[in-house]
Order: sequence, then structure tokens, then C-alpha cells
Amino acid sequence: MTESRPRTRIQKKNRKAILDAALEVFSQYGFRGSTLDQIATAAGLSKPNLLYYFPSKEAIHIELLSGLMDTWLDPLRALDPAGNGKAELLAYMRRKLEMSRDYPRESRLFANEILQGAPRMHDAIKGDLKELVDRKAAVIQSWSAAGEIAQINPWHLIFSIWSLTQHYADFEVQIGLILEGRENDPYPEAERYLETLFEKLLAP
Amino acid sequence: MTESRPRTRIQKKNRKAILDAALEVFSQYGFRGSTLDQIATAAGLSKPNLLYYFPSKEAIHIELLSGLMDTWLDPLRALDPAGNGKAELLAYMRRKLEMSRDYPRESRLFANEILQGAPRMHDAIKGDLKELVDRKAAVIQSWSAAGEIAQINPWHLIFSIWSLTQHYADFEVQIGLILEGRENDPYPEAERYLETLFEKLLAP
DNA sequence: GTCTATATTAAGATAGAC
DNA sequence: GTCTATCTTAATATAGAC
Repeated sequence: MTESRPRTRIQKKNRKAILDAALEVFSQYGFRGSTLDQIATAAGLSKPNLLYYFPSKEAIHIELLSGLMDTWLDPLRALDPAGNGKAELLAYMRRKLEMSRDYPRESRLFANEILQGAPRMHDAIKGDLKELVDRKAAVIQSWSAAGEIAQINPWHLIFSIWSLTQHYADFEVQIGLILEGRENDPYPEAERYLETLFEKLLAP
Repeated sequence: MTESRPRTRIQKKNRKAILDAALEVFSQYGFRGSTLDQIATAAGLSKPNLLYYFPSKEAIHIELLSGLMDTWLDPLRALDPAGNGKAELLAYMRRKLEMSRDYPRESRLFANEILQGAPRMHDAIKGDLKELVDRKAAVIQSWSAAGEIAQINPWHLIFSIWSLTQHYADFEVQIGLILEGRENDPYPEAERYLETLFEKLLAP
């Protein structure tokens, strides 16, 4: 995926600026709704100069997505079968919530890709992601069987952790408007609320 | 919003076909990522004929969104202050899950609009939606005070009902790929899982 | 009401000077 | 490496015949 390795300092800086600008634009408008003009402007470069660094609009998008999948799955990979079930799952939820807070654009880029039918992530979801989820679902089932946590459907448990945490990034605008005048930063309350929710849900 | 009322049967039929096609396309690609060509093809009409019924691409989008807001809020409006707290909230969750199952495109249209910064729904969210949510949050608080349900943040409770149910529509592709070979239809399990979750969360 | 033809602008991408 | 100029295609929208 990273065949062309940047050499000079200026190349590194510009590639980084382009990817950051593209993340900003793609995460808001999706692939087809974004234009090279927007990305070039956001990156402070001309359109042809942008295409000096990347061969096409699609190449930028693919570069972003392929970098994303790994980062996105790291918290789930970190779920330790040897650890305590409830503690591990709560820690996973907290890490996912932190990612929504710290990387909301990445979350929205992913959401856009799925909404559009996952044309570029289809294989990664069907392959690596499914395989990882199935593996971790078995771990969760073993925690249930050992009486560490309640008997619950592990796949839907994972979906619920995803949806509850990513919602704060993906629907940030809506949440901000509804909580206006009440909570400037929804995350502290979100963490308290979700901790309570999963404590109660997982209690055997 | 509905200034031009269709007269003839054929007008009604074509307007409906256009709005249905537009829902299909907009919900997948967002406003900017969708083209009139796609919508016209999906509706079985020529592009100029489509623009005979609607003055512009934006007019179609606005028509869809303004129809959506009301339908979307009906289940929350139905939350009855006189009813039993836990039963009312579980019924709300079930209605929202049914909407994800029966109207997934509407859910994705809404998700796309929020992801793009809610340019056309901003005022409706800040106005009607916020007002309704604040009102129902007070109802939920009164249920907590009366000991009918646990003490929990009512705003985040509402967010959690939205995220958990809408996730099955918005991330349908991802869920389908992960559950492939396991559950053809995720909704029966989703309902069981979410019932358990909210039973445990709301128990005083 | 519906179509073909077309005007007009925007978008992805390239050529070639510096 | 970066720019201006430009090619080409696609997109919104309109004109005008039928």
C-alpha cells in the first residue's frame, strides 16, 4: 500500500498536508461528494500540485482508508482473553469512546464508506474484520461460560459498543445542537453513562 | 413546503417515483455525491422530465428531508408521560428498531445529512427536535424521581436509543458481512439483545 | 407531459513552462 | 516541485419541438 516512499522533507510535509485535508473533506462529503479543488484548497496547494503527489482522487481515498482499518481495529485486538471479562470489555468501550473524541473525522470517514455500501472496504470487512470479530466473540462467550459476565450475544455486544461510541463522533453536530447550553463537551457525561450501561449489562 | 399540489394521477405517480428514486440515491451517496442522472434512471424518467416535476436537485432533497423529520420524531412524541416509564422506553426502542428495519433508506438519508454538517436540517434540529428532546428528558427524569426507572442521564439515554437502533440501518452492509453465514436477518437477535440491555439499564 | 438537443458550469486529470 | 493553461468528461439546468 505504501509503495512510493517519500524522500525529502518537503515531500513528507506535503503528503501529510494533503492526507489531512482529504480526511477533512472526505469525512464530511464522502468520496463522490468531495472535490479535488476542496482538498487542494484545504491543503494550501494547487490542484495540479496535489496530483503530483497522488495519481488520482481515488488513490488519496484508498490511502486514507487502508491506513484507517488497522488503527480502527487495534482496540478490539487488544481485548485480552486472559484478562477479566468485564474489565476488558469496559476498557474496550473506553478506548473506542476516546477514539471518537480524538479522531472524529476518521470515524466519519468510516461511516461514510459504510453508508455508501463499503465499495473500497468490502473485502477488508468480509475478511480481516469478520475474522477478528468472530475470534473475539468466542472469547466473550468463554467469559460468559465462566460466569465472569452475563449470557449475552457477543456479536450484538460488539455492535452495541461500536454504535454507542461512534455515535458521538458521527452525529457530533446533532448532539452539539441538542445539548447546547447544557454540556459543552458531551464526552465526560457519555463516559459515565456508558460505564453504567455496560456495568449493568455485563453483570452476571 | 408542499406548495405545488399535484393534480392528475400521472403527476402523483411520477412525483412518487422520483422521490422514491431520490431517496435510494441520496441515502447512499449524500446530496453532493448524487446526480440527477442516477435519480432519473432509477425513476425511469429522462432528466428533463424529472426537472419538469421538481425545479432543482436541491428541491427534491429538501422535499425528502422535510417529510422525514416528522416521521422520524413520531415515536418519541408517542412517549406517554402517564404510562409506565420502563414500558414506555422499551416500546420507544422497539418502534425505533422497527423503523430501522422497515425504513433503512430514510435512516441513512438522515445519517448522511448529519454527517455533512446538517446544512438543511440545522434549524429543525436546533428548534423542534431539541425542544422535543428536552421535554421528553424531563418526563424521563420524573420517572427516575418516582422510582419507576433507575437514575440515568435522560439525554444520553435518548442518544443511546438512537445510536443502537439506527446502527442496524446505517451500518447494514457491515453487519451483513460480519454476520454472514450466521444470521440472515439480524433484527430478531437485535431486538432480544436490546430488550435485555434496556431492561437491565432501566431497572431501578 | 415528454423528448432531443444544447447551453453552462464544474470536476478530474494532463501538458508544458519555469 | 510548482505553477498557468488547457483538455475532457460529467453535471445541472434550459430551450423548444412534439
